Amino acid sequence: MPVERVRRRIPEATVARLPIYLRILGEQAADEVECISSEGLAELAGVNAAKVRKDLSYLGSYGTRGVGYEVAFLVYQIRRELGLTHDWPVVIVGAGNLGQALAGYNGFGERGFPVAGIVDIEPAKVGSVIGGVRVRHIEDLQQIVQSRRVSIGVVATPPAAAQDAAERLVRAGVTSILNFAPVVLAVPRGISVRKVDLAVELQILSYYEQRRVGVGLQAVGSNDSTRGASA
Amino acid sequence: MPVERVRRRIPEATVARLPIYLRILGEQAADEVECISSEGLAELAGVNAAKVRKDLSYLGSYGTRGVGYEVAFLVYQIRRELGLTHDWPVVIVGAGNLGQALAGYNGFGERGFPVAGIVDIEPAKVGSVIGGVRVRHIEDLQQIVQSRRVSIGVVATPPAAAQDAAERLVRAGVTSILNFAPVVLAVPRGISVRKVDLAVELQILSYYEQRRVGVGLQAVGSNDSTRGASA
DNA sequence: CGCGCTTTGTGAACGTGTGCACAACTGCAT
DNA sequence: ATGCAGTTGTGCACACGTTCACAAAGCGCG
Repeated sequence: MPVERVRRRIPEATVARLPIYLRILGEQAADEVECISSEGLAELAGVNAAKVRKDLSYLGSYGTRGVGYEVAFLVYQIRRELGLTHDWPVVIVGAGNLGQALAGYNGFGERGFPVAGIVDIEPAKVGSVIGGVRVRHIEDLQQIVQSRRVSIGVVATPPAAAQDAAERLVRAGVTSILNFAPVVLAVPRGISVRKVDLAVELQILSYYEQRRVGVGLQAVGSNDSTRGASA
Repeated sequence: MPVERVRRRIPEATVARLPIYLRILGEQAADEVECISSEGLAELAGVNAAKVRKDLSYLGSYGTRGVGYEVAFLVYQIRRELGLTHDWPVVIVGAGNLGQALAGYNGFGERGFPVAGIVDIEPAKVGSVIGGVRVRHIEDLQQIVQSRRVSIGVVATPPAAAQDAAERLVRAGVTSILNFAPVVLAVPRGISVRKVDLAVELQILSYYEQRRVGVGLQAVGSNDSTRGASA
């Protein structure tokens, strides 16, 4: 019988940092660095060394005391844990400004998230080719999701259309959504949603910028990325 | 003499939610809703009602027991607290795919963050007009920042150029940076940095997507936006 | 005017995340 | 072999964030 692997639950905060470690380790590997200490990785990631060790300990005891972590092995383990051993095709809803930029951004495909399709509700936008992908009508969404086995959808529509886009994605079979529209999406239980809201980011900066006046410089936390995926 | 307002420190997690409340309250005001309960606001924001009350209590006791919060007044108070009583012009570094999309996105200006300028290091890109703003050479950065009193910079360069872009922004006098490049920026103490990394977001979704298989659906936290601005 | 309904504001308990400090362990030099 | 310098893995204490639960307080009606 197969060894039933007990899936350790990894804290959300750690999950959010693993991709950072992964990118840095990839760069180190490209520079032919074979081994790295928690201290070294911490410096490059801009975090505390103890945090790095604790984060990595959730994956298992993959370091060597007195030496550090083998870069290539760690890359493999993190990729496995994040589910990056295979590609995750994504579908983009909304071929406006942002949707086009996303589709044209090669970084997606390079990092394992090829754009399986981009759709828009506006017939005028259908047919043009962005980043090698032809814009199709939103009615084709289901067909794209099912034929290409897409489980991640990107909402890049105007705010008013975002909820509808999300519902269409869910109906088509998508189970994770990355939402760029400044809207709180209502989704069924079990669907993961992460939000990227540029205006919110700027407003947060504004808060600290405003406080700066007359208060002097203060530390205001580190640059982690702790944001839950709702379900 | 002026009443010396003691600046209460607002928790980071709350600061990250205030912009959400603000947007929802604005929508409610547009719908001519005059009063809203913590329950109602919580539902629209997708959070717990107690959290809404605690968050708002950091601003002061602006609710009326038995009634709720006056929408217009709350909008005013949140805007004041976030420093949104005046515009914050931003400068974008990098006129590539993303930089152009950002410059062309009207949402920035509408929400109080007009694009004061966009610069690129590539002379070939200089001169074209995006979203009504002419692309200028990066050498003009300091002049733009100082003449337009810019304190927020946006890094939209390729990863290899991001650290240089950040250093130029800091030298030019910018004190807050919104970084879209997949790089950990090193900045002097006192400079706030927030990062938006699309690949990281997708990788986090990938993690939960992968876990989904065979484990069944599970709740994995709410969709808050707790990410510190480093200093 | 007082009573009951509603909703706020917050103390307290709980849960999550962080960072220190150190024992356990590795590898190397002698 | 033995010792030493280096680094991991983790127990523990503390800080931060969330949620519950309820007293305090406003509102409207009879």
